[in-house]
Order: sequence, then structure tokens, then C-alpha cells
Amino acid sequence: MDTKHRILDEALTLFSEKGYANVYVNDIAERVGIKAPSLYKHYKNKQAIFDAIIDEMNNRFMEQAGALNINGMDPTKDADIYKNMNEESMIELGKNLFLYYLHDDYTKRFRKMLTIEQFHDKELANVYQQQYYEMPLSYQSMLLGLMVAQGVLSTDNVPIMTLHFYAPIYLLLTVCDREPGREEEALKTLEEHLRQFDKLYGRTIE
Amino acid sequence: MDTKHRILDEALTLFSEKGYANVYVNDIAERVGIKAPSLYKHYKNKQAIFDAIIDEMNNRFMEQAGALNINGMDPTKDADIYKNMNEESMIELGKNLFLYYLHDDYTKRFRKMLTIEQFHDKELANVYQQQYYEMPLSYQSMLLGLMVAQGVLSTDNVPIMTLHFYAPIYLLLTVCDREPGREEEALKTLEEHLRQFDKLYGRTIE
DNA sequence: GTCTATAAGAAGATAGAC
DNA sequence: GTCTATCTTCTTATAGAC
Repeated sequence: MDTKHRILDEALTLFSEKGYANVYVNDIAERVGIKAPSLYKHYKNKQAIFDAIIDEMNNRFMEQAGALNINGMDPTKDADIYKNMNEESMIELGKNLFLYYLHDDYTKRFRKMLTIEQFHDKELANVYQQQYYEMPLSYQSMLLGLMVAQGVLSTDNVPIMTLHFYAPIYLLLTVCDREPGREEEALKTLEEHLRQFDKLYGRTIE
Repeated sequence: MDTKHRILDEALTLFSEKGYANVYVNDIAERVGIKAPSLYKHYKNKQAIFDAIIDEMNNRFMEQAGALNINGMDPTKDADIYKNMNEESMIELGKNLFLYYLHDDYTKRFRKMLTIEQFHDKELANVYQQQYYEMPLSYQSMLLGLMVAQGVLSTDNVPIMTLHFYAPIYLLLTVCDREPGREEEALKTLEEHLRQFDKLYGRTIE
């Protein structure tokens, strides 16, 4: 990894732990292993480092969203993946989603940084909203909608069903971000949530 | 309101908008209508202002929690309130909870401040956890448990039912904190959530 | 308790050598 | 591209008069 990217990486780590204002360019430089003035050969100023992190993220999200849309438009691909859905595969879906959000290093650091900085300006509020509200709900709506179509789940209101699926996952995620020591407890609660979700929305064999 | 309390009030407003590090003692003093050095006659330093806000909050919470426990222990009082529970009164409960969290000025500012500062140290993480996870879940568990006992709702897992009740409320609340313009939309979603919650857990007349 | 003046130090950023 | 030296500005906090 070249210096320019290492700066972003270390800055993201620090911003996610302390917030933008509590991280000094000196701290970032120290972690990268250079002196503070050298940073300015790579980025115009401190704000430019932050902006570059957001830009990089937006690019990743675009790719993700693009990929999801293409899949969403391609019934053959989706059908292949979700043809044999049952209780256990739905529960696996929820667990995997949770564990990905929780343990993917880049995702986790970015989420914490955004949590701290979300009220700083409208653009950041919007990024947060897209990332942790619109996108998960619309993506999961598609998946759960497929399960409804396949007779695994049953409801006349897929968006609200999706909210019932996602909101507890989100809440438990924030709990773990604050106290990683509660991961095990959260996973147990998550599993109970998913089993009860299945009881409520699952279509028992007719 | 005396100067000492006005300092806390204005500081809380500013901290909730910009975060502790981005608020300067000068800003607080300006809002109060005094000069910065005068602040130091009331509080030892900037940190002491922040700590006093947390302390004041903890006191309010203790009172709240105390009051709730007493009610929870007093079946006659609870019975009076929740004797004639039905679908509409449960929906009203959810809506009122949401609107109280959303519009109570002190509550709202404190929640936003804590959201920004939650990763700063363990104590703050703990306050957040208590306030927006443990306390709502245990209080609502008690209320929803009462409704189960009265035959309004039905489940064999009250804690998870409570999670299904609260998590969407919490998620919608964070949406409104970021974008107050979405309050109307959130209220519509909230109502749909509560109606579907009732469909899922409600005991239709037998 | 409030003010003016000011100290003390931190943090972002630049200049210019290598 | 990295360094040392340095500038500038901002921010907290104190001193001491009223």
C-alpha cells in the first residue's frame, strides 16, 4: 500500500475512534511513520484527507449498489441463489449480514466515524442515511420479497416486514459498536430475533 | 434560570450540534451573554461543564427509573392504567413514546450529544447503552408483558417481542435526528409498524 | 460575578534544505 | 517525498481591576 493510501487508512482508524476534531495531523503522520509536514505533499490539508475517505467510500457504495441493482434486475441469477430458501437459510442470511457489518474492518471503522460525524453537515447525514437506512432496507426488501414470492414468508406489507427484519439487527449492531464485549450476547439475541421473525412471518407448510 | 444553569443549557445545545471539541468556551459564553473568563467563576473548566450536563442527566434518569420501578411494583396503579388496553391504546403508546423522544427538547439535545460523544470513553458508552437500550427495553417489556397478561397481546418471548416493538421506533428516531424533514414520513412508517406489530402479536377476540 | 488584558500552549500549515 | 525549523492562528485558562 502506498503512502497516500496508508494515510487514508490510518486517518480512518483514528477518526473512527476519536472523531475528526480530536485527531491531529501529527497523530496521523506518526502512525504512517512520517512527519506531519510530509502529509501535505499528499493532501492539501486535514479536511482533504477526510473528504478523500468519504469519496473512497462513496465509490465503494456505488459499485455495491450497482452490483445489487444488476442482480435485482436479473431474475435468473436471483432465482438460482434463493430457490431453495427455508427457515435456516433465512436465519443464516440475517446472521451473515450482522457478522459482515460487525467484523468487516473497513465497514466498521467507517460506520463509527460516520456515527460521530453525522451531524456535522447535511452531506454526511445523507451518506449515513443512505448507508444504514435506505440501502439495507431496499436491498433486504428485494430479498425478503423474493422469499414471499417463493412462499417461504408471508405478508401483505413487505417494506414493514423488512423494517421488522432489519431494525433489530441495526440496534444490536450499535450495541456492539459501543461495547464489543457484548457480541456474544447480541448474537444470541439476534438468533432469537430471527427465529421469532420466522415464526411471525414464516409460512408453515400448508 | 440562573447563570450556572443557563451555561449548562447553552452548552448542551452547542455540544449537541457540533460535538464537544468543536464548541469553544467563547461560543458558550456568547450565548449566555457573558465573556468567556466569567464562565470560570461557575465551572472549573470546559470539561466540568460537560460533566455537569452528564451528572444532571444521570439524576433525571435515576428519578425516572425510580418512578418506573415503583409503578412496576405497584400492580394497582399499573392495572388502572392498562386495564382497558386494546389495539388503539397500544398504538397510541408507541406513537406517544416516539413523539416524546423526538420532540422533548432536553431529551433530544442530550441524545444527539451522546450520539456524537459515545465512543469518547467507556462511561459515555455506558450512559448511552442504559438510556437507549436497557431502560427502554426493560420498561417497555414491563408494559407489553402486562398486555400479554391481560390477553391483548400474545407471545412466549416477551423480551424479543419488545425488541420488535422498540427497534423500529429507535431506527426511525435516528432518521429524524439526522433529517427532521422526514418526521412526517417517519410517523407514517411508525403507524404502519405498530399496526403490523399488532397484527403479528395481537390476540384477536376468541 | 463580570470585565479587560494577557499568558501559555496546542494545532494546522508553510518554507526551504536535502 | 521527507525532513527541520518556524509561523500563525486559535483556544483554554489565569490575573487582577471594578
